[in-house]
Amino acid sequence: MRFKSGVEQAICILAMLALQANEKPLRSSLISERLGVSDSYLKKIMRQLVVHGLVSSDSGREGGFRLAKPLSQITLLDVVEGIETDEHFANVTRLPARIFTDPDRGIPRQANIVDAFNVAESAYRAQLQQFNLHQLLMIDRQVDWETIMMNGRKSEHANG
Amino acid sequence: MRFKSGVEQAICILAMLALQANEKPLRSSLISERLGVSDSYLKKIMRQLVVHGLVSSDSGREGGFRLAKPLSQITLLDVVEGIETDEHFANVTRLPARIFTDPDRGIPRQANIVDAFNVAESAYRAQLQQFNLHQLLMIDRQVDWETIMMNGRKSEHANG
DNA sequence: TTCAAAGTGGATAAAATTTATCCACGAATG
DNA sequence: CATTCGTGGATAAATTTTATCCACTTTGAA
Repeated sequence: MRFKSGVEQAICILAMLALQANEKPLRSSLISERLGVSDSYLKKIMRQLVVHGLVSSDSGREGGFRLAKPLSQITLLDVVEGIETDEHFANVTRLPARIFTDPDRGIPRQANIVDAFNVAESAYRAQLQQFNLHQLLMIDRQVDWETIMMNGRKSEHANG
Repeated sequence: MRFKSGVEQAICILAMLALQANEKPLRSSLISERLGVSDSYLKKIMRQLVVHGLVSSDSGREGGFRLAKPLSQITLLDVVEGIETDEHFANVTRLPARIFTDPDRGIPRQANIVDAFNVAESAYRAQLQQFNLHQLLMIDRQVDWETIMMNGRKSEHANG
């Protein structure tokens, strides 16, 4: 049981947005190029972050993505819930009903099990909520990604 | 992010073993038949439970599987750790290193993030450890699975 | 001692999920 | 009013999960 890779990607994206100077929106193509994924895929990730209120998007010529709130107000729980879609770790199938059918008398309390897993999961989420990205990432500088990417392209030319 | 189906299967198997009267070992073929999976697959699940000390196995003519300890001493954490092999939910790739390479100065504290996830995960495990299968399953009877399966086969014949 | 019934383990196939892409459409701003 | 960006559906590629087959070993009762 592991997180989707989207969780890590999202954290990287949020870090990129936080590093960007002057609240200047980042174009999706710039981010997707930096992450090495297709632009349309990147946009799907961004969409989830927008829907969950972590990122704001501006259409139009000077548009792009910006942080919707400071990193200090974005918790690990926000990120995980933004990316991970499954409601709960525990998934209940009809297996117990099939196995413990007659002539046994009823299924051994499967509801309790599900509840117990959910209790533990709540503890997990509560902990994740304690950590915000500001304290974890400790970003202490600003950059202009547009410039960085341009320089990157230039040195590629020089090498090739 | 969901549990493997093996977690649910394992709980059902443990319930079957706990229901079995007189500590009489359950043959693997009986369990696999009841679960509706191949015998060799069932044995792989059993193997994990044996290795993790939840179940004991006896070879030989009168052999089979039994609980290694009472349900009250088996926690949800035991089951999850027996089945789920991944060490941690968070998986770290080389993505941050690729994205935040020069001309930025270093990667924004990814170690902190991993640690934070692990802290939360510890809280999760601690909670799971609070629940034992005795209190959750509330099994208050004993059966003989051999007999149950035989009757099942008889009534199938009657129906078909 | 031998044979059948049981567990173990490797190679591999089937199914499901995750990851990702392509492309068409809609919305906003200069 | 065209350009640049965001949205979303269909779908393909890759990976992981789930499961099977089969060969082998161990055990224990006859």
